[in-house]
Amino acid sequence: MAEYFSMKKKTESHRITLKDVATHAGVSAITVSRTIRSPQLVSESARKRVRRSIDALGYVPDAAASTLASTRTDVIGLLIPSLTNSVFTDVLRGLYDALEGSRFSIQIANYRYSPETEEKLVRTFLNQKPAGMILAGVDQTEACRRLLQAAPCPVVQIMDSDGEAVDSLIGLSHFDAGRAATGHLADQGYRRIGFLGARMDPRSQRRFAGFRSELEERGLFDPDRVVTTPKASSVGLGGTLLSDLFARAPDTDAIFCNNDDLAAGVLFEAQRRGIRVPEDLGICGFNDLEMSRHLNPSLTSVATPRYRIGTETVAHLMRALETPESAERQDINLGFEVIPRGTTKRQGG
Amino acid sequence: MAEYFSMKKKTESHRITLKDVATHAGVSAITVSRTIRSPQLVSESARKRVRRSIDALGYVPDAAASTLASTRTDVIGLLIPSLTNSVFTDVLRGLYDALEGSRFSIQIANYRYSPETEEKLVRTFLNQKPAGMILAGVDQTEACRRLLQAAPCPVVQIMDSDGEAVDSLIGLSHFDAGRAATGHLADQGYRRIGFLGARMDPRSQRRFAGFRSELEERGLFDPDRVVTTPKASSVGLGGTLLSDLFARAPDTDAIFCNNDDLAAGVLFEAQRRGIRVPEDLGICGFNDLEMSRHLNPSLTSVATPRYRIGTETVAHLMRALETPESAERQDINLGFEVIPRGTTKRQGG
DNA sequence: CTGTTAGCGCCTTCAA
DNA sequence: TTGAAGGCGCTAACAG
Repeated sequence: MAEYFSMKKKTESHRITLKDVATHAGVSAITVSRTIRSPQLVSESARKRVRRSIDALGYVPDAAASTLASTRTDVIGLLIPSLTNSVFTDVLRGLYDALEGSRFSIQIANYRYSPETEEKLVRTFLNQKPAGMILAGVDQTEACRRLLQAAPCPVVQIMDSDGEAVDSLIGLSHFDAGRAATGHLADQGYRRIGFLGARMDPRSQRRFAGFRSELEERGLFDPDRVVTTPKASSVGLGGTLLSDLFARAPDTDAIFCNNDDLAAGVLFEAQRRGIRVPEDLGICGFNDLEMSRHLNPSLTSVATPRYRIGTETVAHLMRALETPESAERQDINLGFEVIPRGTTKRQGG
Repeated sequence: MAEYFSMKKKTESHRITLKDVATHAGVSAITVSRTIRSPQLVSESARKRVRRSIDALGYVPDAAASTLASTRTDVIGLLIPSLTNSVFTDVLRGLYDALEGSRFSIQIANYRYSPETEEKLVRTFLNQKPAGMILAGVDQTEACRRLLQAAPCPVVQIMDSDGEAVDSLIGLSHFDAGRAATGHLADQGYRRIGFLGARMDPRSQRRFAGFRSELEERGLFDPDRVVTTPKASSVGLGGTLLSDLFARAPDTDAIFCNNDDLAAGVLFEAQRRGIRVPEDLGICGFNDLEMSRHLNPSLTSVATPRYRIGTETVAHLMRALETPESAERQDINLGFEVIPRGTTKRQGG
């Protein structure tokens, strides 16, 4: 790489180290280190001089050296199954917003819905001595769970609140959310309710389980009205799945969609077919994306606290990291809310 | 943090190091290091034995130690102005997909459209000795550009192809794209063409400049038909901006929207107002999101190579990193494509 | 409150 | 092709 460097101006002759600052401030290196890491252990006057020297010299600590010496990083590992899924980008925003200004940074790895890849990535991460780990859901492999169990750092599993966590769990009950959405459709008077699902990751499956459970209880469940695919969700796919569903069960009068993309696609396809929504077909999505309330008619959906999952996760990690004594396992259920809108007809309107 | 650790099973007693592997394989530590970093320098037999030992012991290199010793990381710094903007999430996917399986990882920082924050983050990153840096656009502060100029690693500026890069540039001409979209609207017969813009970051501004330039050339530019806001883009905002525009220039017959979210909002609001699209109002979006082709009518948009920007950026970095001699400045213009669809009327259709 | 001493695990340099 | 010596910059552990 030397050649590469030589192609650019090479400015730095000597990296400024702790020792440089120490000399400049007339103290020892460790005092400088302390005024950075634990200022309360350093006298007011020393602190001031050191701070001045740090500014004067433009000192910036070397993370690698610090990590090597302390067996600790400021990196939080984040394992997500997909970058495509907008659900995770909202969580990401929450995480980054909440981390803003702190010394921690996030390192993302994408395991593409493969538990084996996830396990491998956990191994890799743990070898970097992360400050914390964040994983999606509770459906890791057994080996993976054991690794995390033994990890010398807080571990948060997010998105779900059903299931058993390794350490802490922050999310919502997708089963309950599926029940609630389905119950809302039934309460609106729909009787031949279908389910459209793409990808069908563990959370989607729990939503479906909720759907099924609710309808079975009401004596309305009909497996012919369930269409799912392993393909990634998209608006276009919503239209396709609707066609599939109608081919099998043309009298379906309402649909619970796995997410809002699918639901929007269903709405658009229904419009094209001249099917009246919500009169002939009720639609309920999931996640309540920003777009959904602006569709015509506006889309009934289930609002999920994606952004808050991010911020709460950081808050929890911070607590665990700063005051270890409070670091207990925690299950935080952030809930959800069914938002009735135009795509589900109201009784007695 | 000791307390925290004690709450969990503490398994590892001794971290497996190069030396352990060396002993196991009957060679010296450096030989192990070499079979990992530059296997071609190690004899076949030694290599084999070392590899076996690595597997047997489950050795994983310590990144911090490696970085400290070599003054080099496997971390690529990525600075983006926003995590909300779906444009960047597509680029992200491209980056992560292309990086899959390589030793490099990405560290994201969000500067929230603040050049000062960006400069600070560049400083921080450069102190971590990144393997490479990726920034959005060419509108950094002067100080920031100087820092990057002197950086001992390849620097790629992405998204844009207008403007002067510090090192390499991978993107498209937003000015040309703005012109092309506007030209398309004019070619369809629209004459009172407006512009709706949210956020108005540098790239949006260049698209607007293209819009203006095209219309001025055709003698059609009317500043009253331009409505912009610093607010973040959203579907809902599209509707609001349309209302603002019609309040000022009710006879507007076509709109170039800064992006597809806005354009979708415009379409939905037009539907609510009973405005016929494309007969009374032509709409052209930007970015060609997946949803756009499924709207009714489908949305004319400008397809941008977001995913490819990600993959090409990685390809370029790899080249620069693996074969330094090829590490030349490069400007890669990935182009764009206007996709005419239902929201812009066709002549003689 | 401050300093000294010893590494952390790896890679660079030089020698064989 | 392989090895030995030394140090990257910082912090833990202990002393004072």
